[in-house]
Amino acid sequence: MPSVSLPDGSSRVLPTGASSFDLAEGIGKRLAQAAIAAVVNGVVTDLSLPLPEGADLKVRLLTDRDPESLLVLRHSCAHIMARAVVRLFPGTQLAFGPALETGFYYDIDSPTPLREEDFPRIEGEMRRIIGQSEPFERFERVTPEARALVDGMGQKLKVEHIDQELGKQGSLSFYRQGEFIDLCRGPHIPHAGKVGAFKLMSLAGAYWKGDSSRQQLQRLYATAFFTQKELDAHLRQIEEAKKRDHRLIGKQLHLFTISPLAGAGLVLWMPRGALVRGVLEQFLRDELVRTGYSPVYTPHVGRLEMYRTSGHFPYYRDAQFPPLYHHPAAGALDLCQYRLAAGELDEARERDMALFLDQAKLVIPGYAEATTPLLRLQVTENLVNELLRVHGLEIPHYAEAGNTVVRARVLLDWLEQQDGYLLKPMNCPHHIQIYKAMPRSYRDLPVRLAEFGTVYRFEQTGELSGMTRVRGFTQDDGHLFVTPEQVEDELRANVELVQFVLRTLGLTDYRVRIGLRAKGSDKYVGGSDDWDRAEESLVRIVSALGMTYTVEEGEAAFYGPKIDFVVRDCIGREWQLGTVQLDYNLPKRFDLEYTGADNKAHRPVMIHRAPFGSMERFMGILIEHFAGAFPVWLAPEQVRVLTVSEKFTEYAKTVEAKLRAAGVRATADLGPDKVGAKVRTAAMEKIPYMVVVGDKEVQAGTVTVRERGGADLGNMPLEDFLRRLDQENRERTLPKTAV
RNA sequence: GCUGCUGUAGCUCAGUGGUAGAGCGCCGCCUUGGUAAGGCGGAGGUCGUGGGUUCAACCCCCACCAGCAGCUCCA
Repeated sequence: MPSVSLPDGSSRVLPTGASSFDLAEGIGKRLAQAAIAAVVNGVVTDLSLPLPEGADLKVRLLTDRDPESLLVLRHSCAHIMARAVVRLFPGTQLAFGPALETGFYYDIDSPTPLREEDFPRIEGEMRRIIGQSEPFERFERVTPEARALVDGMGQKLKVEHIDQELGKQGSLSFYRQGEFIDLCRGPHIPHAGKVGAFKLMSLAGAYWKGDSSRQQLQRLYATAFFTQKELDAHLRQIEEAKKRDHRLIGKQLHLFTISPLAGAGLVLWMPRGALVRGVLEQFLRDELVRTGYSPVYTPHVGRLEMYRTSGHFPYYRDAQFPPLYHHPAAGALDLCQYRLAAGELDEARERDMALFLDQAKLVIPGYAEATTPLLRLQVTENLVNELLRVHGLEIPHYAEAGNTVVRARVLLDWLEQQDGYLLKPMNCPHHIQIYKAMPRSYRDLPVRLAEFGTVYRFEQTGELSGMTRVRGFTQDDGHLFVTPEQVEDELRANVELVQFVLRTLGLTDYRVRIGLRAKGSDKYVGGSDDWDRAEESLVRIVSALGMTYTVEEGEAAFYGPKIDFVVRDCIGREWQLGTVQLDYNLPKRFDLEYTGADNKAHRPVMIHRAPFGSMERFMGILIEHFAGAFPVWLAPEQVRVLTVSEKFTEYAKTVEAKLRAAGVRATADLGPDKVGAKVRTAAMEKIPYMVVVGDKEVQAGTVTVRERGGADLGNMPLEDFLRRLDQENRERTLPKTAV
């Protein structure tokens, strides 16, 4: 007989086999009707599930007011949607249909692909299903029977899933709703009638099991709530968020533009955006000088040789702009060399290679038809020979090379002599050269080099998005060269710097992610003692600073553990901004040294850090955060002077000149419009302050100040207003409410 | 890169197999008006690019480019 204790402290004993629903009914009819699911010993379960035998079960009944219920509802609604789709599109294969924070989706594979035009029909069918309020009935089958059941239903993806992953379990659960049966762990709402409101949102592609080499399915996104009112509020919120989208505001306020002619993913900062960025950069530069950084400058390109040494080339080459060579054949030979050096590949790696070669536009005659790994190497070598012949090139020792490995080596030797360049993918190798430019003693450490360094990465076309995902961006990059003993202090200082930056800008909705190495993986460089110590310090620092953080194994960079600041944007997406990373790899690769107190050579440790991350991405997030209404210290235009009529033009010009002389970014609107229109224009441009001048002001030699948002600060001498501006500037006052 | 959708004036968008429209913005004139739109007039478009079908294409078909939603990726 289950004995149950409830959240209010009371307890009850129920007959054997009683369910949470029985428990609810025992408490009250209304509760039983309102109940959605139950939390039994911390696990959300169906109301209808019999409570386990045992003493002191902790049970909490969930109603539509509990956040957990919404997930249950959405998961059930995913079933309802799948049922509707299967009815309308017979033969549809079902994959996964989980609940999300904002809704749910179901991945399907339909013989006739769905289109958005089909949404009304699907929604109509769903409404019919919900109207019938049929219960969700759970049942279990031992695995072989379960497999036979889904096989019999023709659900091939589910069969595959059982064979590959679920098969280990002894039995599997199903939910039946009328004619519709779906393999599912549950839990579910008691019956379909609980779905108060839903809406199909969008259609997208998604790979089966998230693997880009597998088939692509259709993903139907939708959302569901207990009431229409909540759904309406949700949709309204989406509309509001769209208005804050930095791509929209960036265009409206002339902050930045992206021109297809200049290049996709390459941000062009317009004067107003550039001004904001300049202020941000100065803000950080001041901070860096205060904390002992040395600003440096390095170029936008570097020799391939340097990136071969650092390992960035060719390791990340599918995400890089192509290398620059003088010799016309070098680009093609470089790709062939890359292919030859990779050797004989298994199927999965060969798929990646084929994709890469395709993207790099290298056509190797016969490659696609080659059936064995060896043949692929042979046709590649044929192409090399052809290239050498056409270009009349003789590479020393290539002809004599006895096998592919040697040929690849010889080709590489030649390529290394070709003086190729790469658009800078990272700033660190350049900074390392600065470190190496002179001998360093332990007394010089930490050496802290900082630069707003622009880097280029060839992101996939589908990834490009506004300022947040681009192909050229400027990192507020810094590299610290420290002794092992200094690591912890420097890490702490930099974590505090990121905190300071985010706090100053009012970005408080973020989490800290500590990325540690995956246990038992061999992809990491550096001694495990170093790693242990580094990982411990990261956790210690972060927890000592009282930040909310998550520790994620396997999220470390291959060269060291890291701390990322992940900020949430206005529509709930998360973006990695600031980062602090430890690196044992590059000091080794570049053979960095300093002379210790013992007069012996020691290897420094490197810390990479970027408080903003990328200026482009940070700006994008900031635009959304402030909805374009920047605080006074950042606003591209701080004050707009408005004349009541053109009679006051002269006075307005004097006011404007005085503001500018005081360092205020001000302009005057001297046009023929009425004040109302001028106010509206300035308001839409989100300018923090407007000052109105007319007869009254001219007489008294004052200005009348209006704050963004509409507050009237009244008439005052210009000096008073300047004092107010100066204070806001110095204190970096944030807007009271983000407009 | 993949799936689906989109591309018409500076911006937001309407439109039809028969030579292109609105609002806002811009320019000019009138008005000189006190806190979110005064009035009138005007200029402005190779309908994303390149092919094809057709007597005729902004519209139909194909390719490419770019954008949007999502997937995969992100040193």
